[in-house]
Amino acid sequence: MNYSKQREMMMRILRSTKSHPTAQEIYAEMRKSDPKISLGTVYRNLALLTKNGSVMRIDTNHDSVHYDGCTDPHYHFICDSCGKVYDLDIEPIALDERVEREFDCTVTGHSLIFYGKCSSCKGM
Amino acid sequence: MNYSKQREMMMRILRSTKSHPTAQEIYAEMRKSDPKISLGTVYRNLALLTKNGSVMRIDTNHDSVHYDGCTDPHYHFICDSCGKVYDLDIEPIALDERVEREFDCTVTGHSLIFYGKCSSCKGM
DNA sequence: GTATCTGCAAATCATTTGCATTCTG
DNA sequence: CAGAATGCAAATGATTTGCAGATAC
Repeated sequence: MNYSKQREMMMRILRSTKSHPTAQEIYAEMRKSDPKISLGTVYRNLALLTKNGSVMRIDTNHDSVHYDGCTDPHYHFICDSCGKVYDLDIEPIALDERVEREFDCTVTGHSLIFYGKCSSCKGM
Repeated sequence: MNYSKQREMMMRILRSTKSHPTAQEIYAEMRKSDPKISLGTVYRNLALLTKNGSVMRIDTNHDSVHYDGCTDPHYHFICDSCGKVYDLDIEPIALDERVEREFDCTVTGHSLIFYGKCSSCKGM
């Protein structure tokens, strides 16, 4: 994988926020600095960075895919009302090896997402 | 919610398989009995049934959304190679209340998905 | 009879892809 | 120079939606 200015900008954006942006949001953000950026580039790089583990992909029950620049194992809470994705501070659960043994498979990781209403949306 | 023949057929199909079909697969299956079924109806009913809790929606890192007719709390393993969705036999983890407390939110449920290679795809 | 469904077809919208060009090593 | 990466625009494909007719209660 070669260096590219666009990819560097993407990583900078992803690492500097906790907002778990979608591809389109990253695209919009990048355009502020460089209006020439193309959506295709954003998607291609997100795929590359996800594959090589630099970025975490978050599939939700709601809208489109979100991305997280922090790849330390951690979990998310997604608000069913506003759709925001929040980080949770919970120790990783240690079940991967057990699944491997009991299910006779190879486990490379897992995703744990909690759903409900965030503190802002709780009342409504 | 009124009765409908189409919706009943959908539930019958979903309850009778462990294959976690996609909307398109359900559609194909329904067409075998009734070639008049429309995709719109399938999607509309999946949305309804998911909302009222008769069906579980499974968002994966891979292709389109899968559906599970079994709504007893349980978890899934998804093979990164073949994309199949498997049921796991693991006791539900009890973290919802803790998340509510520590994150000041309402938790209605969570989703836990393991990724890796299933026994058939392991060798490759 | 009214609200709820359905089939059909067109519309939406996120994501992917082909291609000619530009950049990196 | 060769392989990678980009911008642009067109294509894809899952999902949604508007509408007029059919069904459930």
